[in-house]
Amino acid sequence: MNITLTQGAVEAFYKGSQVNNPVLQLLNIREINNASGPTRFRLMMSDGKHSLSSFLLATQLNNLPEDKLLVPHCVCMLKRTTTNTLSDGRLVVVVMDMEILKSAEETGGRIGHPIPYNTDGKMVTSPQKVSSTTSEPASFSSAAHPGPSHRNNSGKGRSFPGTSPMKVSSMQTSPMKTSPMKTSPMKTSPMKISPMKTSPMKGAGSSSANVIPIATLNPYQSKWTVRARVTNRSNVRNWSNSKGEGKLFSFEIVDESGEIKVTAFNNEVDKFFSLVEQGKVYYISKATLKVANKQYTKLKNDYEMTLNAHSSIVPCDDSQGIPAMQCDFVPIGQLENRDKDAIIDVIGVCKSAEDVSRITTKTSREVSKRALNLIDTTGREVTVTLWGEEAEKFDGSRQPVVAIKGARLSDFGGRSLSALFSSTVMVNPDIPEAFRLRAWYDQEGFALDSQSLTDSRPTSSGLKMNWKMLSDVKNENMGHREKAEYFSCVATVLYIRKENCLYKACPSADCNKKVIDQQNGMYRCEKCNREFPNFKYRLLLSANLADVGDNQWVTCFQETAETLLGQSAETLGRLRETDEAAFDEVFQRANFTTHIFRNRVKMETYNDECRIKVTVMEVLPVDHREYSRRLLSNIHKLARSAEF
DNA sequence: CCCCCCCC
Repeated sequence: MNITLTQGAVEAFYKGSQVNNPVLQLLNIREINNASGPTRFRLMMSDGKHSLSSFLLATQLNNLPEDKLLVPHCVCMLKRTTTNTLSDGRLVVVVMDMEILKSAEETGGRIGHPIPYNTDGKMVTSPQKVSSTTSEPASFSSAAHPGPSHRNNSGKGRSFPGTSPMKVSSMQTSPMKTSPMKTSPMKTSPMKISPMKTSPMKGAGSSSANVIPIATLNPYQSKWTVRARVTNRSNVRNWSNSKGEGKLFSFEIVDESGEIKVTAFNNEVDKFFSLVEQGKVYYISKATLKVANKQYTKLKNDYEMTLNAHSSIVPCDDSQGIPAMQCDFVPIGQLENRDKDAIIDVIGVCKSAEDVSRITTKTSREVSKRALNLIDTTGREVTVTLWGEEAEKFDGSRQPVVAIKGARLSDFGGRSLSALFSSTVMVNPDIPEAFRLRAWYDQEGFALDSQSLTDSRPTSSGLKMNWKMLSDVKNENMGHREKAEYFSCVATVLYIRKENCLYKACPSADCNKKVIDQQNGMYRCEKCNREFPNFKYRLLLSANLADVGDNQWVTCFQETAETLLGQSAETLGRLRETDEAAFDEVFQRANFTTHIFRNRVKMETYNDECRIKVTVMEVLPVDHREYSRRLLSNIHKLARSAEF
């Protein structure tokens, strides 16, 4: 059987066109190892004329290479593909379904003389070692390699030097970028610092002689050079205070031994800002070392660096041995099991984004903000807020994959995230997680009826849900502040006091004042200073609510009480007068019913004793899905805090 | 020499 490759398919793929069942030859296949998550395979395919290594095999097809069916030189038909173009123009073709038409043995070698498509000079954006693609199959991005972890030794972190963070939008990498990473796992303990691999360097002058590990830097030596990767560069910021004014920017650098913060002021800003790019490796020497103020940094280093007039920063082409940025992404569905204020890494598809807006902070500063809704394969969404320039520049119109390193988890609206100054926001990063998310979202995620961890829906009363367990109310000392606080809970009615639950109130529309029975058929309202021949019944219930952790006395006024009892105050008033058994039954029926309660908590003084008063503002039917979710989340929380 | 992490 003769097989003809679909000539022009590579070019068509590259241009984003639909190609129906193209027949292509596999030239090379590489395993992309993930410390966590399934292995991915990246393919270099040929149509006989061109080759392209932007193909990524969907994980459901992993058995093909694993069973040695999909091996170089076999010929296959791509039956279903998804083409994604990253924001920087790079292309990923995810192969969702394929059929192997001819085995490698049958084919007997390479068909035609395919040349790598991206050596045509058309689309190569980065000059980095692209020449290696002419004879050898392209190496895959370093994201393909399990990176060492400098944050922890759990092996869960993943590294990717070649990301495209918003902060450095100019930094583009080609899909053929080659940056082999063969690093040993990070030794975070200072006792285990391995000697730096000072491999031969290019164009860096004489500085290599004294390359030392970051972890050995101290203020008492002057001639040193470190070779390190920039992991988090800030923008230029101006300051003005009593001591003067100026501008500065800072960045963090990491090598195999550790990390340190570097700050540049004024002249050094002009000198180095445009040179220092996120993710790149540099030789840095002769900066001033000073003791780090731990109050302001989470970096594991006792010192920090200030660039001075004698400092030098020289780009280093060779990043061997230098760990890349680490991310340990927390699935969105697991965020509610993490503690408030935790600093976490997150990745998701930006399903929707607010327009940018300006807000004024408590300190009267104006700042831009923009909230994004991220969704991941857990099918859960979370709102993350970007600030300042990041908020202004963000473009969510094409639902990009957004990864944030070092976002802070807040409990606002349940669970939400905020980017910090120390966060790195990356749009469409070149990492397997991003490809996986892209494919998942385009195939199924977009259609998902997903639920957000962040409750932004204002309720009927314009207040937001602030989910708590009843035990939280006490543990968090709610209600002890000046302002009333609000929370929502799912709870079951244990008991409702029948005594004094109804009172006779002024019949005027806007007056609910208790009236005085004149015992002559007239009822006097002190507030209206009038007597009426009639009155209306009003409810004021004391109820005891319970959830799995605690119970709480609450007060329900008219509307909430009617909802809880399922009867109007008028009906209840009549029943109490006419049919006590029926009246009692209303209360019996309300017992052990479960609802969502939206409550207000406020401190009140009663007989010189301070206690909190919980007033029910709204009683809503339980969404059981929501309830089990919250319950499960609380169980996780309890489990985490438990000591055994 | 900065050190801000915000808003609902």
